[in-house]
Amino acid sequence: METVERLIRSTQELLWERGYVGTSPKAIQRAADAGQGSMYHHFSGKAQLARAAIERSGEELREAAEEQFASPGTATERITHYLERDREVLRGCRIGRLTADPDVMADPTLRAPVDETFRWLRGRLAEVVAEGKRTGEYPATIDPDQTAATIAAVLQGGYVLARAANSDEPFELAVQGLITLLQEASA
Amino acid sequence: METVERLIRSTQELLWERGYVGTSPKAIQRAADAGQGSMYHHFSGKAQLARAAIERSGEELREAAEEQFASPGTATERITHYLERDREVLRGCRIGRLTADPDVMADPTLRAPVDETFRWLRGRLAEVVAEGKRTGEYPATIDPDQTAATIAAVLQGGYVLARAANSDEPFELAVQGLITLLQEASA
DNA sequence: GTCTATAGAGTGATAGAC
DNA sequence: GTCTATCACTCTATAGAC
Repeated sequence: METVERLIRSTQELLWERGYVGTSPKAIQRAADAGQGSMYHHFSGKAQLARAAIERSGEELREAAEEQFASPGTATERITHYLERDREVLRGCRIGRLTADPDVMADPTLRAPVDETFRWLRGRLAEVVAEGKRTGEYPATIDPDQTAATIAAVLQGGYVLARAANSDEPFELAVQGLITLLQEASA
Repeated sequence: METVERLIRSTQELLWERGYVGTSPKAIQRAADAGQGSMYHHFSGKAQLARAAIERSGEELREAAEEQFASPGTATERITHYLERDREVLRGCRIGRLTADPDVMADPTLRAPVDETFRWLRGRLAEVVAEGKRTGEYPATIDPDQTAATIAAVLQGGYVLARAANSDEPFELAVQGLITLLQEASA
């Protein structure tokens, strides 16, 4: 693998695990097996490399999610599929994690890909919910934008509860609780 | 205010804003208007001071939540009250934020108060939901532990979405979406 | 493209005077 | 209890040789 690629992937991993503030250029170089000069030759510094890594992680998140959204089935089935997909729960969300990082939130070029990723996710979920309304799965009282935000929030919050408990259990509980509520709404 | 108290409160603020990794003893001393020697006289170091600050924040969270849970009204009313309480959405949750901090999660004495706080919160919410089942507000299909986790997750995830968007809106959407689902379940 | 040397600032703590 | 001095280390680069 080329150096640039190794640098980006190592940065993705470190941002996931330790966040932006907790990730040093030196740690990235070690993980990517690249020298100091090499890293600064390809990137202007930590921020630009982080930006590339965050954008990459955002793309990967969208691809993985779209796989469930575009699959056949009713709206509830596709949402349930998405919610129940295999996840590394205790590692949390690579993108959501960054919202806790003050330096990421303070830098518009770093926050932008985070913002775009969740905007896309909520929009896509809203489309699926809207389809469910058209097919009569969900009653008129269900608002697609609200429900989409609720679904995305349960996942992000589920990660938080799981990490606090050092167990997948609260995540699974939260997801199943949401699925039940969605079923009750469509019943 | 005494020095110890100023140190704890300043640490609470800094942990909320910058997390554990992003908070230095020096920054705490500056915020608390305390000297180096003073801080190390009262606390063994950053970790012990953080522990005191996290425990304090956990107590405050429980007190604030209990105010809504113990108020009169139906289960749905009390849950709605809790969800719609005034919050500093863009600052996020003081406790939930710490789950993104690898050094907090790795240290059992720092993770413990985070764990306990969310365990209490989910347990208390589950009690309210269980009451709602007894009074016939919720059908038998609703599981208190699952629903409690879902409610806590929507708040924690709502903060994440709000910070990503740099706007309260996604938080409000997620909360209203959950309230609608709870109403549909009880209808 | 990659290497090593250097640098100024900050980190987290200890020591001992007052 | 609080102060200043000091320390070994890390952080995030920059400079210039190869």
